[in-house]
Amino acid sequence: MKLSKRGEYALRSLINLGIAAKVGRKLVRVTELAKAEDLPVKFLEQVIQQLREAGYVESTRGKHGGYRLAKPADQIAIGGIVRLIDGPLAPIGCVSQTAYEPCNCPDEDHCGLRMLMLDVRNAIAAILDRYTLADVVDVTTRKMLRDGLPLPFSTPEVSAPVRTKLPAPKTKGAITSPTEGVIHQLLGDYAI
Amino acid sequence: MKLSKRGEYALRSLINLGIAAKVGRKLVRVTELAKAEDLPVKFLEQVIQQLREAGYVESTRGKHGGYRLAKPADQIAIGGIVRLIDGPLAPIGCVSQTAYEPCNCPDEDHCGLRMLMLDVRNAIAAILDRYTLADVVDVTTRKMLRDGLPLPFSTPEVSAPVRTKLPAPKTKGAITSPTEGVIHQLLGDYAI
DNA sequence: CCAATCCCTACTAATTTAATGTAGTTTAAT
DNA sequence: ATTAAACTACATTAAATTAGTAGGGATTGG
Repeated sequence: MKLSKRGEYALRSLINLGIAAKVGRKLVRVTELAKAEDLPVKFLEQVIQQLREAGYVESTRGKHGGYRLAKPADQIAIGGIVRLIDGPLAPIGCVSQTAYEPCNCPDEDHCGLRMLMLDVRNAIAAILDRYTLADVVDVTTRKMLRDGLPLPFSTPEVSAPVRTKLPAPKTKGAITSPTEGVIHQLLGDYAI
Repeated sequence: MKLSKRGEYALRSLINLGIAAKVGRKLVRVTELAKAEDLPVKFLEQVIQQLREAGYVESTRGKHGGYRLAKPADQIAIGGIVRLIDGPLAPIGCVSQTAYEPCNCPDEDHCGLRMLMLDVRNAIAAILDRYTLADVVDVTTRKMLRDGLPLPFSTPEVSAPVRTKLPAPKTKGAITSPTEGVIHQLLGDYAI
């Protein structure tokens, strides 16, 4: 049930790029992304390259180059990222919705393991396919601002500490109930 | 987010041992377990050995020996089996309840990835720690009986086709809501 | 030009996975 | 007691995956 380091690094970097976008930062260098989370630079380059090929990020080359999100963070579902890097969410191929593979059990329709793992798969997908990068970025920045911490990737020479706007309740249409998790609660609780 | 073959084989075998117990079968040989799901015998032996060391199954050695569950199926939580074979349920060490490990992120309290993965971890655990082997066995045998299929590991020479009793609604106390999954629905629906 | 930066390919060391192989030990049945 | 079926233990291995490292090449700004 594990997320690989590649997957972890990809998500951390995209979250940071999301924060950067929110803060008005145009481009972020790989070395900055690596430093922010203490990741091996050359390895991270590969991961981000993969994200670029998949259309999650765009790059500007040459001096003063760097990366940015290729689309708005609220159009990037977490599930897609995880699937790209780590493969299907399903614990077992015969319950995958995006990469089904038959298992070697004699009768899938009467396989208890399959039914159980289908539940697990759906529980995971209910979270990762519902939440977007914007949700995770929101929760992160909100918590940091509450605790008086500076947001990373701010460009102090460009503008004031950037009061990220925290606008009208962005409850994009009453979430149906992602099992009432931490993220869900924090997104709902504007007094945090 | 994957279940290893070891884990899969362990679960398949335990489910089969649960069916065997229900059907009145005293012992099941490894070769039978392997044949039932078409698994490599010698590899399965190792897996079952691990289950024995952990107290999930007991063995009788020698001629006419074999394996049986070491305790009632309703006292075996699926989560424990998965943890034994495949390690923590959590996708990332810093959200594991049973095997916490700090991650290398600069500040766990403000880590969006961590909050997200905590939700995922809890969603998985809500299923795997709530359901027992008995639940999975129940669902499996019920479906098979409904479709007129014979239960495996019946001992035809001992008794009649064994009408497994399907007793009083075994709703061991109104399940709180494991996300309304397949298993949950099938356990609730006695007309299946 | 030159330095910073992204881009690309290859390589590798360690670990995990999924077995297979060989050689026992134990026990029930004859 | 013998024997055969079954479990037990330990060693080995081949392939895949993981988590990097290394070394440039291409592109752009100054």
